[in-house]
Amino acid sequence: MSIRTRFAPSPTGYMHIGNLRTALYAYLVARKDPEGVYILRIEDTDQGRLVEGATDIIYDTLKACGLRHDEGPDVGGDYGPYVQSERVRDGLYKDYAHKLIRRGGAHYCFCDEEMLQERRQAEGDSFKYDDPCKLLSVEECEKRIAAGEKYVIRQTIPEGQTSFNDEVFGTITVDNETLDEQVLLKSDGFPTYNFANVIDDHLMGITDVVRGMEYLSSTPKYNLIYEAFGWEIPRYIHCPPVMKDEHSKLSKRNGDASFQDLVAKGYLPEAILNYIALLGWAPEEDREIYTIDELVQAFNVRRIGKVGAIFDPEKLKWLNGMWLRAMDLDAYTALVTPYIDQAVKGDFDRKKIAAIIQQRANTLQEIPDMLGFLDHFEPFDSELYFNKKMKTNAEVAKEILPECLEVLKNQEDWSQEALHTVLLELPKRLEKKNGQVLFPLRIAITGKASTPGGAIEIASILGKEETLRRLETAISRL
RNA sequence: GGCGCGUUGGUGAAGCGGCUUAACACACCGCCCUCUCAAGGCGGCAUUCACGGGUUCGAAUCCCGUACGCGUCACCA
Repeated sequence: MSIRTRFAPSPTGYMHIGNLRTALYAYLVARKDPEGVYILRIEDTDQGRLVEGATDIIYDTLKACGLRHDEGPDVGGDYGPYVQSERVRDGLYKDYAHKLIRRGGAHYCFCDEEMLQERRQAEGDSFKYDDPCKLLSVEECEKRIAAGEKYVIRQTIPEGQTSFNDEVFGTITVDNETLDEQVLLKSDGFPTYNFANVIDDHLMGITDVVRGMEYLSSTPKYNLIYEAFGWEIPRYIHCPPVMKDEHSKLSKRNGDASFQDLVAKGYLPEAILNYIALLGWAPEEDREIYTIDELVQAFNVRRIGKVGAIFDPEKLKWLNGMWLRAMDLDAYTALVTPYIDQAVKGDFDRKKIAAIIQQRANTLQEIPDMLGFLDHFEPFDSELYFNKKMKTNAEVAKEILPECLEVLKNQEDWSQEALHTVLLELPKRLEKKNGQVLFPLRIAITGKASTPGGAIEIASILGKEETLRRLETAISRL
């Protein structure tokens, strides 16, 4: 039987990093099987928490990440509908809840919600509801329902122990006494998450349930439902959370970056995905850079850790830089041109600019700050010419710069290669070190202590006219 | 509080009883390369695996306890 996994988010806002990682792992598990199927299901049974546009964010994010789903609300499939609220409308959960009652896995409950709240409050953390309604006969319950009484359907927990295997955590056993007789069908006729999730996973043929480890404690209850229906229990892969620090996980409430925030800050989706894959999972080989297809090959649920991993923005930055640097120059140029344009209005060759920043920028956002000197050439302190290692200072500059000007004036070919040739002859002729010529020249035409790229690269970008203008200006100020 | 799960450097982590005087990567610190800044190269950075017992000729690796952390105990998902 081929593997079927699902990503089942609630459309409640932004796509969070932890969520996205769960989506990724579920995708990888499915794709590992050539016949595997990856499903998107929207869990919107909590009508109160729905957020406008949230579903689109989910689609957009999955698309941007290359996590293509085979079945889902937007692409269809044989197991639809893929939106829970539509399934509610079909009466599906209600039918199954009643079926479960007949199979002894659930019972009607007429207890007052407020009374329960009060008791919970009064008895504190140790409160566990022993529902008297489960003693009621089905006939009596149906009579009361027919008379218009409000009811919910609660799970009936049998005596004994429940044990299950998790691919990450191993075998887990609990006493059924510790399990709560949770509500399955609310009085408004909607299923609770716990119920809808189980029904849908089964009906959609999910073989491998990939989800956060916050569900680990409720899994025995889910399994009891599977068993009551006589259904096959899926394989479980519970993933530890992605943490902000050692105490709390990444969340919007903490103001932590969402996927779209990171993209806006200039991170590549590929790099983000690559990074989060490594949070809580370690490949067998000693390697860090993976495309999504390579992750599919390398992935193995047995190497998922049991401990929450702290999200390290620094390492993401580094990884993003690696991805950026590995890009083809034309593609990179197309990608960064909008960022270059933010800082540079002048008519300089974008591709040449892209080439010098590609080796230096780790995020796209930092690009504009690196390029201010291209449009702006301001008077600067001649102290800038001083560099101990280069053995240069204003005096050296005074001697060297006119020589540079002379050479450059007569230079027609302004390509980097040509400039390189001609400018490296100069120190040889003057019996200087390369740095004693090129360092002052770079300072003279940029006015900055540090720049992305050296004198030759920058002169080539500035062009002959602008380079000579700046050089003459700099000489006159010495 | 009950139950469940976990604990290897600042961070991600490898490790599955001897090959470990604990890989690798980020960060950090040096040096090299170099026209600055990056990138790249080289080297340094846990005598120690939360703590305490035990098992064993031998333990980060197995067992028990303690501490700490996280999760869960909703008509939320």
